Amino acid sequence: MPKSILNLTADKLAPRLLGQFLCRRFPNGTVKKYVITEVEAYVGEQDKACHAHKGKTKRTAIMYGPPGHWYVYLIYGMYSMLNLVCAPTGVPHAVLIRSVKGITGPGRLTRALKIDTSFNAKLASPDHGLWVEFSNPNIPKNQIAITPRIGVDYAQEDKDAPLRFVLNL
DNA sequence: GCAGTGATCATA
DNA sequence: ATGATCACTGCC
Repeated sequence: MPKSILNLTADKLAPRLLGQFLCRRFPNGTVKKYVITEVEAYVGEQDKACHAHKGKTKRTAIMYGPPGHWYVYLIYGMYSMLNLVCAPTGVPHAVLIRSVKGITGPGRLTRALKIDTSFNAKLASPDHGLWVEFSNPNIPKNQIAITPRIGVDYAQEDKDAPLRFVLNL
């Protein structure tokens, strides 16, 4: 993954991930590639919906590190959420990968791809069995729907920020 | 509509 | 140590 792309802020990176491939090498060795179809941007300490809103903690430290690493956390005791850390080191942005073609929902996605919190803080690379390939051209704007993020009603003035991006296939 | 499930963080 | 909260899903 090119560093110039990973250094983008999450709101800029998120739409560029649409149409690209989320790639997984499963424990049995088979590799599958999935078209990314739904993402959300979480844009740092000023964003009340972002976990980094309350500053650096043990959990959010990964978002402050260098871009290109996975941020994976457990929610509701059962679902792992898969995020790609981006923006320059020290700027805690991340993009939540919510859906790929054929698998809708962030919890279903990680369940289907056998992704759990052991991926947290790992580099997105084939060496770790989970990576992104930028092999498609950028998706034209008229194929991208932009909406508020899902499940962030608690985020006050940021709850309706247009930071969810969906690819219309 | 709402229960299930457990890490995380603030409060103490 | 305790308790509220939670970037969700599946079943009622």
